[in-house]
Amino acid sequence: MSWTDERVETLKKMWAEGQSASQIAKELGGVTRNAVIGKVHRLGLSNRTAGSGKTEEAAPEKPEQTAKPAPAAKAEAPRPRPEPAPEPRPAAPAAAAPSPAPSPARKQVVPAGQPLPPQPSANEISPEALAKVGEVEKKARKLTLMELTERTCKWPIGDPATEEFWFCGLPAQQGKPYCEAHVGVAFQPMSARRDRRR
DNA sequence: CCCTGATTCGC
DNA sequence: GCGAATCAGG
Repeated sequence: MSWTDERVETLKKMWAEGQSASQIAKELGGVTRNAVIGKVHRLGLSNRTAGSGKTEEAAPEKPEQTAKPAPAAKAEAPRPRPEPAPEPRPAAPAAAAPSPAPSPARKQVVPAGQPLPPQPSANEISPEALAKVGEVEKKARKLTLMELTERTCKWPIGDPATEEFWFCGLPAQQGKPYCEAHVGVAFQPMSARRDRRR
């Protein structure tokens, strides 16, 4: 892969948006985050005011403007960085937070039993897989939404409306959002579903 | 351990 | 110019 104008543009755009080098690399494909960072530097658009940088000198920026009163500044973008650029998408089957309940007399904290994500009720899933899940969920790391990463299982466990809710959090399978056990019940090959009535 | 960006340096 | 290896911080 090479840095075509298009790819460079995507790079610039994403970098400006505060995306991390690794995210940009994944988006572009065919390059590593190192490549992205290297390019970013070569392009001269380095420092952003975000995330985890490293040794950050308190901006030793102090160009002596002795001989240059700086003419009328033009369209040169001063590299605005107001927002910390929040995560584009936490990527998680997060249970939508119910509204603050308008009615005070609402006893029912949960709108109506329904959000309960996947939880394929012992249905068309292979018994073995279900058994596995049952065991695994006892070992769940019980992560909160914010603690999830791309390598943690995002399978929701429990009722989102109660404190009894967390995410599996075990090591997720490469490229999958869930751990092995949950992948087992989440991704049923259509072929397997077919004549599962066996 | 996971992640982040920064730098170096052979190609 | 490129980017893997390495470094350094969170």
